[in-house]
Amino acid sequence: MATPVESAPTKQRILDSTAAQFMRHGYTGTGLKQIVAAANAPFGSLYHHFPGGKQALGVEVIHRSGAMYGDLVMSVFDAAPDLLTGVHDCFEGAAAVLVATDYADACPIETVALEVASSNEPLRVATAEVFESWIVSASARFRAAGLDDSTARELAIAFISLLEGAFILCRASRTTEALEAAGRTAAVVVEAALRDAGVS
Amino acid sequence: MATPVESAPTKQRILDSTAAQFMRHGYTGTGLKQIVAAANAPFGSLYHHFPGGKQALGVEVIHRSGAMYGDLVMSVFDAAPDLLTGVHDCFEGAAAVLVATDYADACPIETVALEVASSNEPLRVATAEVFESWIVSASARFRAAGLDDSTARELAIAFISLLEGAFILCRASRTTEALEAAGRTAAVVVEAALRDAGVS
DNA sequence: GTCTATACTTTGATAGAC
DNA sequence: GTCTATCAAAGTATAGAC
Repeated sequence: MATPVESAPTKQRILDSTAAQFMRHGYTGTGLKQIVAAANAPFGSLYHHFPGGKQALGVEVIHRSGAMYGDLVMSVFDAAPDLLTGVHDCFEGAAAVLVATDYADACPIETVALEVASSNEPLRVATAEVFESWIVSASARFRAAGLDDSTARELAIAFISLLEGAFILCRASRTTEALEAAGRTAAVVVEAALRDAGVS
Repeated sequence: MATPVESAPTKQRILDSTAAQFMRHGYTGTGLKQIVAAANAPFGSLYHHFPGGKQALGVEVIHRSGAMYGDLVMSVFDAAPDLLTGVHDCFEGAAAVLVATDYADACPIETVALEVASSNEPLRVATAEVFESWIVSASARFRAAGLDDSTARELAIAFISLLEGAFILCRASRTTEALEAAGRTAAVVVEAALRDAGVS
């Protein structure tokens, strides 16, 4: 995902390169020239595959990266023996990736989401769609554990908020303290909800 | 804070203008020409007051905005009758500001923090210092309520993470749902901690 | 579809008159 | 301290040969 594969088609290399740079430098901080350079693609190919220019490329990358990251998180839940362990593993896994990438790879769309929220409506909508899809996916996990719809959705939002917020603190401080604290907090909240619902 | 006062000194108008634009468009998305234009200041004045250029201006704005926002949050705690109400009021007040500013004014440094985390070390350090000062301030409130040091710090980090993460979801979706969910979650966690400590 | 060259705009930054 | 003019570089986007 971070390193474009040499043999992949040009369009895919451009998408991968853009996704990697958005995560590190954001939307306005990533130049089209840097994108094609890292993708080993000629400049003209970018506008051939994305006639809509930087904005169209951005929308596609947000949807793509968002879907991939959502799948990644859901696979962590799948691999865990129970919900509580799954929640814990998400934060622990995120911290491990952060350390392994020198605090560069956190959420693939949060930086872009904040940058475009008040200045680029198509991109803002794209990030909103991704976040909503994550909320829906996570809610399904909480419902499957026996929680009612509104509790499940509220927990899903709290789970994602804790993860995204901790990412900011961790990348700024270059420590994993926030993800550890947020992970324990998420576990406490989920455990309390399960207890209240009588399914624990 | 958002609208530079006409009568304020030039340097202060530049700082206010920069703070307002950083919140909406981020660091790379804010041009120096836009800053002086919104500040009603000539271009040369910027480099007269900030010989270090955009980066030096950015560092000063981060520290200034960070201190002001930290004070604002602490004043909400001061005005509340108890800790739990204070926590609740922070999320409710943040949601009100978000709606009043058309989902533009959330945290003054989170967008910049993510943008510069992997590309501009002096700015990254500035954002880290601000976040740490907030953690220390919030921890003091939790300790004052009777919690031990490590619990207080963990709750402070969770509190800030929930707030920052919810800001992202709210600005992207243009709804206050996430701040409401995160606020209720924060209250649940703090209440549980107080109960566990036997001070509730 | 691939690739090069270039147009046009905006960026951060500087020089120097007042 | 204020203000204007200008620089070199980087930004997005386009034209057109191959």
